[in-house]
Amino acid sequence: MSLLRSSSELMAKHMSSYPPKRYNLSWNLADCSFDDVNLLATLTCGQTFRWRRQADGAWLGSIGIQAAVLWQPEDCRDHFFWQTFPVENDWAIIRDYFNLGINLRALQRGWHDAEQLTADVFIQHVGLRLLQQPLEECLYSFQCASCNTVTKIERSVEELARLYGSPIETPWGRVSLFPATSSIATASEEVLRKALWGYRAPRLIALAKLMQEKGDAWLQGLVGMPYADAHRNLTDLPGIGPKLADCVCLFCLRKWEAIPVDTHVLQLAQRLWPTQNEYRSLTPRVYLQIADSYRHRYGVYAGWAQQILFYSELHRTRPGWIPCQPAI
DNA sequence: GCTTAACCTGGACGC
DNA sequence: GCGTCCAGGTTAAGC
Repeated sequence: MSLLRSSSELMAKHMSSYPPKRYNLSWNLADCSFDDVNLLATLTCGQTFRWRRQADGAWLGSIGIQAAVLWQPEDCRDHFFWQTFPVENDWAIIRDYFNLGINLRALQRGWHDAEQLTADVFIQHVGLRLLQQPLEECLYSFQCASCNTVTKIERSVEELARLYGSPIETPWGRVSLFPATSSIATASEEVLRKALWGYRAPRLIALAKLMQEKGDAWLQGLVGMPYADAHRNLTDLPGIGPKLADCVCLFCLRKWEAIPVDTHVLQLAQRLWPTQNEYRSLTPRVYLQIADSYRHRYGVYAGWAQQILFYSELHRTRPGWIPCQPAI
């Protein structure tokens, strides 16, 4: 259970680690004493691409039609500070975005008991939470992930927002909201190709045009569907395969059993559980077997566990890797 | 049902 | 400085 607090008493409690001052900005405090939140791990684990850490440690980004700034003291996992723009103090958007109703500590105790091999990973990356992202942003952003690197995905998505998104002013500077479907549908393929989207540019525009035809209700309808139905509807879209469909299911549709199987997740499963077959390539059958191996071990919230393991694997295979470079 | 090639491009790496 | 390889996938053709 996480609580919104803004009382002077709580502020005073945390004065030793008070966030940076900016003009007349008034911070709010999210006190999560009963659970864990790790902003660094949560915002850089590969589930979202547009949060940037500023020189003073504040995270600047957007959630839907709001810009937001977040700040958390070093090595602190029980509270963070936040503010939203242009509508200030929008607690609901922060609470929902971080899924603060999910008791992560309880989940981690369950995973610890279920699979001793990975118990240390969950302790090491405590507080990595899955986000509930806006549907359109998640759907279009992950179209860029095909045969790409995390660094380039971040730059590509940022360019898309800068070119076609609405700007919001904050004390840290301008933040571009993620573009609406209508803006992407009418975007220039040539411009997008130069904005690092390459051969993915026509796919992105085609998908946006199709989503315009289907209407907002179609996408929102996925929220109420069971995981299998939502996944099947998504893979029927052009340019959306099983992996991207699972990303959308997990990162914005709250289908916690979804397991996006990529090369890292495949290698991790083969290393952790060597009894698994030595797969040569990620065929649909192998994809399902690997995903089921995670679901079998970690249960209905397997997607949360998988993302923490994925984050750990990124750090293991890329020592010194620093995602989300600070803005200059 | 599996394998393979094509699709872009920037960064890492070896020389 | 230059060449080569690789990266969070999807799709279609060939077997």
